Amino acid sequence: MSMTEKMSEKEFLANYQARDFDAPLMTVDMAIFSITQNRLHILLIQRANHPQQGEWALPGGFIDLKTDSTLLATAHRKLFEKTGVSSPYLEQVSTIGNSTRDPRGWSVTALYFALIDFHAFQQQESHRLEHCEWIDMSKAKSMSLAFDHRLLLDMALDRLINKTRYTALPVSLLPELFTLTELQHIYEIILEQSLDKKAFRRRMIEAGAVIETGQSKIVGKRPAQLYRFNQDSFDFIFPRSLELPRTQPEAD
Amino acid sequence: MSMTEKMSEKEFLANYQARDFDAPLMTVDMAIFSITQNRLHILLIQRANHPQQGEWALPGGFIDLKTDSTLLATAHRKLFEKTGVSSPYLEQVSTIGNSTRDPRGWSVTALYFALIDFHAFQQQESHRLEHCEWIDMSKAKSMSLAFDHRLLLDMALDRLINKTRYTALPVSLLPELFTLTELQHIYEIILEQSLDKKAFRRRMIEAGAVIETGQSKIVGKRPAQLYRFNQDSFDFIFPRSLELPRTQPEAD
DNA sequence: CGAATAGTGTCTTTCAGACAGTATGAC
DNA sequence: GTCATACTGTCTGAAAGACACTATTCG
Repeated sequence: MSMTEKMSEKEFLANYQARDFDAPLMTVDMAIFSITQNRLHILLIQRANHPQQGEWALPGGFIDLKTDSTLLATAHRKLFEKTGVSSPYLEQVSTIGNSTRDPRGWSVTALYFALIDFHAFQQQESHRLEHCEWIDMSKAKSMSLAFDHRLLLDMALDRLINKTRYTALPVSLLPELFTLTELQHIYEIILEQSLDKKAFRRRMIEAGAVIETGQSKIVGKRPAQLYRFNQDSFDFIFPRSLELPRTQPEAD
Repeated sequence: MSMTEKMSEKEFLANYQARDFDAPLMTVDMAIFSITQNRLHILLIQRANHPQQGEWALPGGFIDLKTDSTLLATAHRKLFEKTGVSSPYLEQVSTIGNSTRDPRGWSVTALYFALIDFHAFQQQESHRLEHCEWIDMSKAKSMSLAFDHRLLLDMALDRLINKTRYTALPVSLLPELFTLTELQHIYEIILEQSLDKKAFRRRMIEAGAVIETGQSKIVGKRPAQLYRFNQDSFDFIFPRSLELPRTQPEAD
């Protein structure tokens, strides 16, 4: 039988060569969303190197085993390198692995999605954006992307839309202080559906997802209350989802 | 600058050595749930080899780059090897990667969770279960597990409990035909909470999640209708979650 | 018949949708 | 004052909870 049974764990590890066996390529890819010009945008990069040189892709890359202590740290690093933003909303969507997605061989990618406030991004001095561009989602949907990034982008967008229906996630697309009208507007952009004002405010306030600050902000005519996200409800799930728009039964 | 800019993609791939860079260890781990003896159980394995020889762990292992064409295929293979069951419910929970979870080095694991009907498992001739054991979840919660498998198991259990609140997922723990009383019982075991019979039946039937078969089955006294899961509602999400049990305001 | 399990009737509660109404400030 | 934006009152409706009720079978 195997020799390992006669060894201590210490001896085993001393003899262990991590590269004794085949391992797949392992990468982290990022779907970074933000809202600007009243539209949902996604950060895409035009690949500088082979494979798929010149193709548009989600930003991403290899784990740096020396400096990244966790997968999430790799995601944070990638996001910071591209946008200069260091405190985004960041969540793992899924991990996709197969033998065909990358011509270099069996490859696995952990897909993360991030939401950032576009103003926070713009305030970064160092937003160099080499080869990067914010693409309107409606345009991104019709572009051809490198590898299986079309699938990855669709998965990330699905996650965003679904969670928008039952959580307060979209606050992460706004600055710390915001008005409820602004927040509702963000929801409407993501869901591509208009929402009732009274129902929206009641939902947010009664669940305690947002807290009134007492400050107000003048945008148009009447000044609006500024709210702040209630960090206690970071994982809060509303007991009911926002409904899909009613599809009118066709009249003859 | 990099040579790659002057090469064609074909030349690039011809020169590419997958092992030119460091890659983390990559594994797949399985949280396989089933219900027997009116309790939720999890399949654990006592590790035969180093590291952590002799410790209890979730079943799992390396991707076989030769025979597994996708990560999901690896998960299916692992599940079949351990249980002989080939058509379980199988879903990815999360992927955990860091430099400390495995003494062999930077390691990444894709965690899947599976639900199987215990009878289907028992009918397999080949359920050898080398080193494997079905452990009652209440016992498993107090056991010490190898690596970070305590965390993995908690994540998988969370996912099961959450999805039980808003989907018909637990049908996968029953045979093809089942009574609504049996299904409700499974829900109550998972949620550790009793449910109202009328509300439960109304919810399942009116949403079309289950279909009456016309057949019936005698368990106790009055025979019960047998239902079948409606495959159309595989991704169905109920518009409202099952509520948490009311916590009575303490009376003096 | 009684016991046990299957299944229903129906009232209450919760929370989203609809939509008309009022409030505040710039001009 | 008007206009635009902020915000509220209140009715309806969908679906969950509570719980008492009836139905079917075995012995």
